[in-house]
Parts: sequence; C-alpha cells; structure tokens
Amino acid sequence: MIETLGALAEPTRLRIVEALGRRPRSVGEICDALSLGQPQASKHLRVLRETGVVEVEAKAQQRIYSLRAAPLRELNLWLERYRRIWDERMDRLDDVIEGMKEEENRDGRKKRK
Amino acid sequence: MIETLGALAEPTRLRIVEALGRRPRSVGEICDALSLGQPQASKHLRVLRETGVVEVEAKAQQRIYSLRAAPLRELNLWLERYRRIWDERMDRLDDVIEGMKEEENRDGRKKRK
DNA sequence: TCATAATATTCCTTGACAGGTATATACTCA
DNA sequence: TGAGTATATACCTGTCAAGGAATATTATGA
Repeated sequence: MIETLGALAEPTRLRIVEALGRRPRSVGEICDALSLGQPQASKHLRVLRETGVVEVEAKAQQRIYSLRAAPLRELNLWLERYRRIWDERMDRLDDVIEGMKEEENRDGRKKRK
Repeated sequence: MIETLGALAEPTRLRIVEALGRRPRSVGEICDALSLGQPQASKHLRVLRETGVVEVEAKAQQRIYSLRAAPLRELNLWLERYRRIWDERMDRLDDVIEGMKEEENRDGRKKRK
C-alpha cells in the first residue's frame, strides 16, 4: 500500500503507469512513447514490478508490461476511508466527476449547491 | 496530484494523515500519538501543508492540523480512470460511483483510444 | 516585562534513489 | 553457430530528503 504510493510518486513511473493504463506495452514501446532511455525504463519497470503495480509477460524476446488490479484496488479501498472528508458538502461523486470533466473555470467561482 | 502521492509515500507522513483522518490534532497530540519527535512532526507537517494535504488553524499557541478535501478528492478522481482495471469482475465495493461506466460493460476490447 | 509553553527552523550527517553510460543476458532466426 | 534484437543489470555520480540535536520564533499569562 505505501509501496504502491512510493512507486507512483515518481514522475516517470507515474507516466509509465498512465501509459500502461491505456494498454499493455513492451519496454520499447514505453521508451518510444515517453522518450525514455531503455535502461531507465527497465529500472522503473523493475520498481513497479517489485511493488506489484505491474506484471510482465514474455513474448518472444520482448517483455509486455501491464497494470495489475490489486494495488489500485487497495489504494481505492484506503482512500474510501476518507470519503467523508473528500466528499464533504459536495454533491454525489459522479456529479463531482461530471463537473470536473467539463473543466470549466476551476478557480473562478465556487459552485454552491 | 503527484505531490500528493509524494507526500503520502512516506511512512511517518502516512501515519500522520491517518491520525488526522480521525480528527484534527495539534502538533503535540501528533507527537504523542505517533511517538514522534516534535521537530520531525513539524517538518512532516510542513511538507503536508505545502502540498495542500493538510491545513492549519492557530489556536492560542497551538497549531491544529486537519486534512483538506481537495487532494484526496483529486487522488480519487485520478484513480477513477483505472476503475475498469481494479474493479475487474470483482464484487462491487461500492455502488455510489457507478454511474459512468455504462459503455464498458461489454466484452469489446479497446485497442486504440 | 519576563517566564514558559507550543511550535518552527537551522545545521549536520547519512542513506536512498534517479539519470547516464557501458555491459551483460536472453531470445530468435538465418 | 553467429548476428541481431530486446531487455536487464552494474557502476558511477549528483541530488534530495529524513532523522537528530540545538536553537529560534510566537503566543500566553502573571
């Protein structure tokens, strides 16, 4: 759980996770997509793998990395304990998401209910 | 967002956040509750404050720290993008957030976004 | 004003970690 | 088997952050 946070707290690794969130990718694809050196990518992927954030599947001489469900689920579960805080006085969550998706002037006016 | 992750990715700070999740506390209370040295507590609280995770309210000569909603909400929002991954075919952890995944329910795979 | 309590800051040392480069390993195919 | 491709590891170096101890700051009350 805290290892998950640590793994995600690094900018490059977060970008890798977001890239893998779209679809699984090989190391080379990750390097290309993120303009990363290959050793750097491998090292970050190692961290992500050792913390259980990603998993690998060998395909010929490539390694296909993809996200694992467990740590994200765990993170969500932890966050859920604080729902009463982050959901305070707002509407239901989907409304919040809806509102933020439209990305209107975020700092302009506060929406009152 | 990534600053939030970084702030939470430190064991002591995570414990502080969890303590504040129950109720706001003064620095001294945090030191006692977590067996922390006072300068250490203050320094971690500074990080948490500068990343917006907590806020302070002065009360006499004490400083009462409490959690802020925004970063937790933001973190939840980020995590929501990966719900399709971490929620894969498990039982529902909660149904509140579920209004936005109508499109995903079939077995059609997404290759390209 | 002074003494005291509560908290913040500074300085120091040390360890972890990320980037860069070079090199090693593993797999495939001719 | 050897060449080529894809990925992993080792080594070095600089930076940053955390813990510890001492000290500074700020507010309170007598």
